Amino acid sequence: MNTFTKEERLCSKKSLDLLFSNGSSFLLYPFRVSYLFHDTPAKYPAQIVINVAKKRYKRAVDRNLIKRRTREVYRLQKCNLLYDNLLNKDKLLLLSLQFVGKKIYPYSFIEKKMIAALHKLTSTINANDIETI
RNA sequence: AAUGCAAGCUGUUCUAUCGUUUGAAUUUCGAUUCAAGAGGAAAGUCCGGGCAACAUAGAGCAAUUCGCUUCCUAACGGGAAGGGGUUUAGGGAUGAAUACCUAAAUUACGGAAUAGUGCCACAGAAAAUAUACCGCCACAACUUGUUUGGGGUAAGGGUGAAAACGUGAGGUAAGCGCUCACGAUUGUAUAAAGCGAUUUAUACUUUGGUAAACCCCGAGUGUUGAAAAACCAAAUAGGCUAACGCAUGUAGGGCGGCUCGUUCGAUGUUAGUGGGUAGGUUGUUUGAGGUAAAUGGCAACAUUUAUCCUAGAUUAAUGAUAGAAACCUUUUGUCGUUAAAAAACAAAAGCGUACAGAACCCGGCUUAUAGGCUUGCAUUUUUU
RNA sequence: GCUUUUGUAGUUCAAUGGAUAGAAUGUCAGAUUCCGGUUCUGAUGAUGGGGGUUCGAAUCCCUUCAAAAGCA
Repeated sequence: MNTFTKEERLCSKKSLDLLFSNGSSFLLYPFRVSYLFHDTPAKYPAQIVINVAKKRYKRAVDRNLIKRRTREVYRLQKCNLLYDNLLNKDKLLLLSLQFVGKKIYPYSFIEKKMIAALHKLTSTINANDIETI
């Protein structure tokens, strides 16, 4: 259930280019969320990439810490909030989380913000579906 | 004993749940189980190598790096031992200056007697060919004096970071290494000691600084870095090879920047071969490896024997949560004491436990580092 | 991972090894004005940090910190 394997990560260079050139995005501090639907269905309904910029965090230790915390929060929350909404669609969601904060936040803060971000993502997706229908 | 500084060593532990990378085993191919999974600096990228591709036809110039000696090392701008210099402190000599002895710190330390050039602000007469400001000295002149003139003179003055080697004596019109004694400094020759840098003695000889200014001498340096490189790989552009033709080694290109020299060499037709990119595999973790002992060496280090195999990711694993322990800091209480303090014990609080994350691999250097331990130095207090 | 460049007043730039580090602009104070602006006068304020070479360092050398750019 609470897995985070290689199939759930976004590794392909092509799909990354596609996501950053065509995908839509919104900002919910400290995350900048970009997403795009892709037609090739896979084992998991979403692929994610977590991005912490070298310009904002100079030390590799800080970058690793932020990435690990966000990854852990995503791993624990994605089933309840994200996957249930995507199960009835035969599409792959490409997702990118860019961390745009300035300092090192504790785990609880990141957890709260991640839940809010996922809620906003699902609501925007559903709204778009209604519009297209 | 406390505090501070410097150097070296070390670099918190356990349990539960969920998760991750690699390997092995099982498998109903869904997965399950087991094992392993960051450092002393992994950092900075400051040096040196291995490895790989390209280039290999060289010579000269240019550019650039290093620079006491011997040794260690695969190599180094690294390290060890030594020599010289500089600074500081102390010591006992001397008329004084210097030198001498001892200890500590420090040193990018080839060459200014192997050539040449540049620079030395301000101040000062003068900053390197001493154009003599004051002063000193004799000579000449007449206006006979606080005079003028052309000379000699670097002992004294003041300036400066630095003033033509320092101190004393002789000598001199006055002076001057002009001469002498002692001493500093530069090189050469001889002798002795040392592998050598160099040291000591004697003779002769030199006397501003600056080469982290240009430069000279000696020794070196090919370029690019795993985003190197090899292989696998469906469709499509294009490429390569051979033959013929054009041209006759021409335009132009390669050989690090230039010159010489050397080498390739335009467009077309036919035939053959073959695969840029997405992605994957190798490179890639057994190595100038670690640990222990013995031997050699003042030491850096080397040799031998035994033993061990210990991360391998690639949008990038090694984590998150909860609990407990250890240590640290603060507060409170008990004990202790004449009184306080220290020590000890107990309790509570603290998102207190550093610096920091492998990315092809090694050897160094540099920098960062809570707490603990060891050593050295400095300060303060107490006792003798 | 690799390569390279740059650090000077609050800001934009100068300065041949010679130091009182300069200019514009900004800020503050004063004058002018009924008030403000303009103008004039004066003040303010800097060589990223540490060490070395030198008589003397913003400049030369070493080291470190920060910022920026490039390589698919």
